[in-house]
Amino acid sequence: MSEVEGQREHTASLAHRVPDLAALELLLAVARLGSLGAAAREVGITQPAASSRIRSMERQLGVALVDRSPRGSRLTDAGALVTDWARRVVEAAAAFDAGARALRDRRDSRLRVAASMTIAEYLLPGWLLALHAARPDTAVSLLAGNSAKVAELLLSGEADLGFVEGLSVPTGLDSVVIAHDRLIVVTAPGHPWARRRRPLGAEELAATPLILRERGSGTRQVLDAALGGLARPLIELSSTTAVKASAVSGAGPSVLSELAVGEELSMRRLVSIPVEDVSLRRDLRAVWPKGHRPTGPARELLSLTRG
Amino acid sequence: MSEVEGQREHTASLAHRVPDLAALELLLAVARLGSLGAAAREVGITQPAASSRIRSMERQLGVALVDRSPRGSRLTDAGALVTDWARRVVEAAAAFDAGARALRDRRDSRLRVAASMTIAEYLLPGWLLALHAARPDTAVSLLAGNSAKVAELLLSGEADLGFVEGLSVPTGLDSVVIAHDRLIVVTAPGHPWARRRRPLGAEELAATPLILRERGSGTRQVLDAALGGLARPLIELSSTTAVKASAVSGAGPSVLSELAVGEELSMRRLVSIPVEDVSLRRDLRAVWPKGHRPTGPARELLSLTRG
DNA sequence: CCTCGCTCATAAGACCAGCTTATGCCCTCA
DNA sequence: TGAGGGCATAAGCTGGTCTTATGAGCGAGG
Repeated sequence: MSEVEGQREHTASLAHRVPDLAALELLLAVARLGSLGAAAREVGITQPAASSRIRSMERQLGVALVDRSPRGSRLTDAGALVTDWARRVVEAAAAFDAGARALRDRRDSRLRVAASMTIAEYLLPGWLLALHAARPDTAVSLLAGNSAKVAELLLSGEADLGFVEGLSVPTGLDSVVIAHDRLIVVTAPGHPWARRRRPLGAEELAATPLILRERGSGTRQVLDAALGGLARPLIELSSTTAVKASAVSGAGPSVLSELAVGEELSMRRLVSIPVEDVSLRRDLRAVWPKGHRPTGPARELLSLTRG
Repeated sequence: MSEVEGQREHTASLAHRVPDLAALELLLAVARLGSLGAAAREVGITQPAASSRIRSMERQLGVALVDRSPRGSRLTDAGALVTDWARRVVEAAAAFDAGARALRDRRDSRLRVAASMTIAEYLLPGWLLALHAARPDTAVSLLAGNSAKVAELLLSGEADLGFVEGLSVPTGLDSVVIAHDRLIVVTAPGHPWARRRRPLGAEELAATPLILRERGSGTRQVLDAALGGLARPLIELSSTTAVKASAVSGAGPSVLSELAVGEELSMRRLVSIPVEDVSLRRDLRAVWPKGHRPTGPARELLSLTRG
C-alpha cells in the first residue's frame, strides 16, 4: 500500500510534505550550532527528540540533511539548501507572528498603530519585526481600516500613529511620505497581453473589463482617478486576496498594488503588463494629529519606515 | 549569539505561537470558499475537524478570524489580514517543497538542472513553482555546486541545463544572461555606516575589515576582482547564511548578494550602504553544452527565467 | 593507557492533540 | 413546512512525539 501512497503525492497537501515549523526551527538551530544536542537544548527538547525529528525530516524529504559524527553534526550540501529554504518559511512565520501579536494586543499597548489595509498587510509585519529587534519591550497594537477610519482613530486619541495610502491627506492630520506604491496591470502568464510588445495605452486599459476591488477601496479610487472614472469591472471582489486569486486563475486582467503581487510576479503566477500615459503611483504616508509630532515608540517606528 | 536567545524566558518558540501549515492552508481555503464545510472537504478532513481547527487557531491568536453564520463563514477584518500573512507563509512553504522535491528526485527526472549555490538557494524554487504551474507533469531534479561543478555535470551529460553566477563562462558551454545580481555592502542598522550621508569609496571599503565568505567562493571572487584583490577579511565564514547571521548580529559590515539579503533589508535587520566607484554587478547565466540548444522542458524552464 | 566528556542512536512507555462518527440546532429557500 | 446546507458539541480512538534510560564511538588529557 505504501507504494500506492507515493502516487497520491500530488493531492497530499503541503503540510504533509513540508516539515512543521518546530522542525524547521530545529534545523536552523542545528545549522547554527553544529550539534543536534546543542540545538535540542536551545529549542527546549531533549537530544533524542531532536535526533528523531531531524531523522524523520530526512525521511520525509528523501534527502540526507546532516552529516552526523561523534563530534558534531554538519549540514550536507543539500542540507544547506534546505536550511536556506527553511529560513524563508520561518521568516514568513515570524512576520505572521508579529502581525498577529499586534492584532491581539488591541487594548493596553504602548504604541497603537492604525493602518490602511494594504500597508497593514504587506509592510507592517516587517516594520514590527524591525521595531521588535530595536526595542524588544515595545508592545504594539494594530487597527486596520480605510483612510477615513485611520483619521478618526487618530483624532479620537485611539491611535498614536497612522499609515495611509491614497491621493490626499485627511484633514486635521500632519503627514510625511514614507514610500511610494504603484498600481500595476497584471494577468496570468497565459493571457494575450502577456505577449504584447508595446505598452498598453490608457484607452485600451479603460476599455477592457478588469478584475477589481469594490468601489470605495483605495486601490479602486486611484485607478478611477487615473483613468477619469472609467474603469470597467469584469468582476468586483471585496478583498485584494480574492482579486489576486481570480487573476492568477486566468479570469482576466487586473490592476493591483505592486506590494500585493510581489510574490506572484517573482513566482510567475502573474506577469506585469507595461502601461503608458497612465499615472498609477500613489504615496504611502505616515500620519498623526496636527501638531502632535510623534515621540517615543511612535517616533522609533517612523524612523524605521523611511528606508 | 543572537540576542533573541537571551530572552527565551516566556517567549515560546514560533511554532507555539504560529498555527501549523495545515491550519493556515485551511484558513486560506475558508477565505476562498466562504464556508468551513467546503474548506474541510477541499483539504480532506471533516467539517467538525475544520471547525475545531479554526477555533483553536482563534484561541491561539486571540483574535476572531471568521464570522460564522448559518449560511456560511466570512472573514473578519482581522481575519483578512491574518489570511494574507498566512498566505506568505504558505507560499514560502510551497517554495520549500518545490526545492526539496527537486533535490530528492535526483535520479530519473526528465529535467536535470545544475545550479550554483546562490541561484539554487534564492531563485530556483520560484522557477520550479512556475514550471510546475505551466507543466505540472515535469519532474525536475537539482544538483548544486560551484561553476566548475556545473560545467562538469553538463559536459558529462549528467545535467541538461545549468545556471551559474560569475565573471566568465566555463569553456565548452554556451550561455545566455538571464538576470543580474549585485553585491551590496550591508551592516546592522546600528553600525556607524548606516548613518553616512555620502556613498562609500572603494579605498574605504578595501581598507575596512569585512565579514566575508571564504576565498574561492563566487561572491568573494567578484569582490576581490572589483577591489583589485584587496578585500580584508574580519571573519571568514563558509556559508552565506553564517555571514548573514554574523552581519545581523552587528559583528561588522559585510558584502553579500542582494538576492541573499532581500528579506533582511525589508525587515531592517540589515541596511544597505551605497558605494561608489566599485562595480559589484555580476551576470547570472543559463548555460548548456556548446551546440546543444535547450529543448523540451529545459527550454520551458529557460523561458520562465527571463522575466 | 585509561577515563572523562562530548557526540549520536535506540528502546520502551506515557501523553496529548486532533481526527472521525454521531448527533442536534439554526437558518433559508422552495 | 420540509429539505438542505451551515455550524457546534460530545465521545472515543489513533498516532505521533515527547521523555527517560541506556549504549556506543571518538578525542583530549592526566
